[in-house]
Amino acid sequence: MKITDKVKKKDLTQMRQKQILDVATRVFSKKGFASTQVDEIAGLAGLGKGTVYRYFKDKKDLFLSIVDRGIRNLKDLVLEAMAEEKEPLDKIKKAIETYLKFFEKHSYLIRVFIHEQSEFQKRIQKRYYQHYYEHVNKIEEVFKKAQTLGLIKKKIKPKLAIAILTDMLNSFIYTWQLTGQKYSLSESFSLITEIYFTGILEEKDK
Amino acid sequence: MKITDKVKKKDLTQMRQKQILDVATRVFSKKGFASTQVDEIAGLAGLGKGTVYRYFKDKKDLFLSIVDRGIRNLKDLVLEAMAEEKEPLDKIKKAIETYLKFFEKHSYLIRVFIHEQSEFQKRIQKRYYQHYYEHVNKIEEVFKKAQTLGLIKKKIKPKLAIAILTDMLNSFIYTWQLTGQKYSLSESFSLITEIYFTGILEEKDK
Amino acid sequence: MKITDKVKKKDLTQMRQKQILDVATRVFSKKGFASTQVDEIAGLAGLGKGTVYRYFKDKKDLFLSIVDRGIRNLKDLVLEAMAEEKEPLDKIKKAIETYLKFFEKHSYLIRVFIHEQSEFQKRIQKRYYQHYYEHVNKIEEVFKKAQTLGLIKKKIKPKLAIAILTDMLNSFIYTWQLTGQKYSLSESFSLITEIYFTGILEEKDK
Amino acid sequence: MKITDKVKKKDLTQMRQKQILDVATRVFSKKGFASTQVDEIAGLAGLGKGTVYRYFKDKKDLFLSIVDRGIRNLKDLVLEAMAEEKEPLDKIKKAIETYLKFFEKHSYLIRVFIHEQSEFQKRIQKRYYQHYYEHVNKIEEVFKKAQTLGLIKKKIKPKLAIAILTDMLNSFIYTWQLTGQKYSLSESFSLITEIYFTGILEEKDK
DNA sequence: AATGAATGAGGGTTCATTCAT
DNA sequence: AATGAATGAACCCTCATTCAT
Repeated sequence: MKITDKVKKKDLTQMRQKQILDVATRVFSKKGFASTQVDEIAGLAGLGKGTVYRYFKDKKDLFLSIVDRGIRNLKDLVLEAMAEEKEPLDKIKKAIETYLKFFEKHSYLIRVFIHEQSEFQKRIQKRYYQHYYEHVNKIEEVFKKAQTLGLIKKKIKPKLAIAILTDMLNSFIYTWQLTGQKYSLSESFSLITEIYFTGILEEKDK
Repeated sequence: MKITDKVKKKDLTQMRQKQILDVATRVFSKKGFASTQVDEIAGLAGLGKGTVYRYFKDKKDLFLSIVDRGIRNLKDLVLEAMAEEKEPLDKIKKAIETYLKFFEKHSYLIRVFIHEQSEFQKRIQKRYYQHYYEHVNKIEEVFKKAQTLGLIKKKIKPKLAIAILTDMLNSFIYTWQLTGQKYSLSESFSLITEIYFTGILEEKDK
Repeated sequence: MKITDKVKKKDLTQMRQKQILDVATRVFSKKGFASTQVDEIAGLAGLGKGTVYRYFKDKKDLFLSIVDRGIRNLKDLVLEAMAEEKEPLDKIKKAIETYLKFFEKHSYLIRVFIHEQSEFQKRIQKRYYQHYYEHVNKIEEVFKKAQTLGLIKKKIKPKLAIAILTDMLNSFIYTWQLTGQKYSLSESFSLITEIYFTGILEEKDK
Repeated sequence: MKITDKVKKKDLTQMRQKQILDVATRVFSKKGFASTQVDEIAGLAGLGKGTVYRYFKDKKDLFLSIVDRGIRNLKDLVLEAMAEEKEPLDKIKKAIETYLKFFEKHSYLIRVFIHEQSEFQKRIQKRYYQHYYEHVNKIEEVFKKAQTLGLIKKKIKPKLAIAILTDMLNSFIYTWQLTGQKYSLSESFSLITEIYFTGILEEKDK
């Protein structure tokens, strides 16, 4: 086998995996883990059922791969975006913006993250909460720095405040996605940010 | 059949239904609808599988009955609690407090509410969103009154602000429940309220 | 316990059994054995399910009791009717007439007889074909006598001719009952008799 | 997929369907619809339970497919056989012969036809009585022609006479099958025909 | 490498039968 | 004697997974 063949083979493998993951993300987020059939994923991907099993050990593996890929993407985007800014508060704003934009684009992913926690609690917590909070940790650092600089109320515990922020965002995206735009997206985003910031900022910054 | 027998029969039915609903709530919230087995519910309730089907038409009926009961309880408690207070802001605080206490006691319920939206979107939205927002509508009224009295920023749209509040609370409870009390409940409650209120109140009230 | 009590008790038992058998006949003939639920029989009889089991060992016993009762009634009626006539051919005609009238009145019974033969082949053949053919045997005798008297073609085997007659009648009643009077009852009866008799009688009797 | 593959696939499908239908016909006629287990059919066909469901939507579909196939076969055979003869009476005799031969070969089918009328009354009557009487209509035409030619008594209504003929045949086959050949088939055939014909033919043809 | 036919464990649901009241 | 609540065996059907082609 020539080297170019190996490369081609590797390309094919990656291409197939992406092809399957893309479809699977859509289906899993629409139906949840248990109600999703491998058949449907294969069909929508234009592949045979057996082929899916060539690229993923089983249904669980496929599901967890989606979570994995999502978390990695999200983390990378948020960290990159924060690196672009200098000021702590700007970094936080940018993080929020990026976070929201990510899910605006991949809105179905929020349901995969939220849906099946219980089913895979043990397994997901290893992947999800460890990796997920990689970028959250970075935000925490920034938050602390902002407190040191006197920009944010000192009595607020960073971990908690960020957990609440994340939860607000998650739940907002989830509900928004779920209810089919009960309230407008952009309008709500600014309101959330305003509520959050007007609340956490010291009086002098207002 | 004597009257006392009828009463007894009614009692038994209610008792059995409660017995089953209690167990089912626990199991459904742990595993989600599709992954829950009726067998397990029956077993944990100390009953035979067939008995569950005496009291609930099928698995779906059982699930929706849980949602129903939960929503009714929640609505009643929140409305009663709000009625106890005179001042609008106190009413809102009381509503938040009651809402949180309800889920502190029935924490698993939040997962039933959130979990299976997609599976039952049509059906649940009739029950859930209609009844659920019965008390939310009441809060909205209070919110508007508070705006008229100059207690809350006028530029904030009540519907949206309350949706965000509800989402914050839901997601907070959900995450709190999910992660196994990563952060303390009572501590977070006051923080949420503080963030929310400090943000929405006019300067003069601070 | 006084004797009158014993009598009363026996009466009650018989009354209950008749009450149940009457309903059961209707339901079994409408739905067949396997698709009939004991619950429905009990309900329609205005009794509790458990009561049915006090009077019949199980579902099978109930079903076979219907067959039993039907066969006994039929046999008695046919034999009595034949006894009323003197001439062999009149006896046969009377038998046919009685047979048809019986099922005209208890049309549903034919389905019970025909329906579940396979299910109970072994058991029913003992009851059904033994007892059923008790009156058939009587007809056979008459048939032979008619042959001896030169009234019926001698080359026809009595057993076979009667089997065919019985089958014609059974099938006619069954189909008539099943299709809901596709063709008129009385009209067809006379035609059957005519075809059958015109066929079996010697030329000189025509 | 190559064309030969498509052909193979089609062959396999047809082969499997036949394989299952053959077994199912036997089992359904022995036990009736409700008492038949899909498991048993699968087992006797040397297939897994799931495979049966690949080829038939459900138990009902399988059952009705049997009825369908049977009716189509019977109709085709009878019509072909009648076409071979010129004279009306010969056509009728041929139809009777073919009808009997068909059920001699597929004797169990008669029970499937007769058994579950109640269960599927609506559905079967559409398939059964519409298609079934397709060839019966043809016989009716022939019957009328024979009357015009003076071969059959004019006072007999064709529809009724044929219904009775069909019933005689059905019931004869059914009973013959049921009782395990209590009387010989071929012998009875000629007797039936003789009885039927000697009865319906005008004197001059005797 | 790709396929999809075949499989059977698994789970929802029914209903004959039992038994405490 | 009568009841009907409780039960669990039985049976239909689905779908993740395997494997021969």
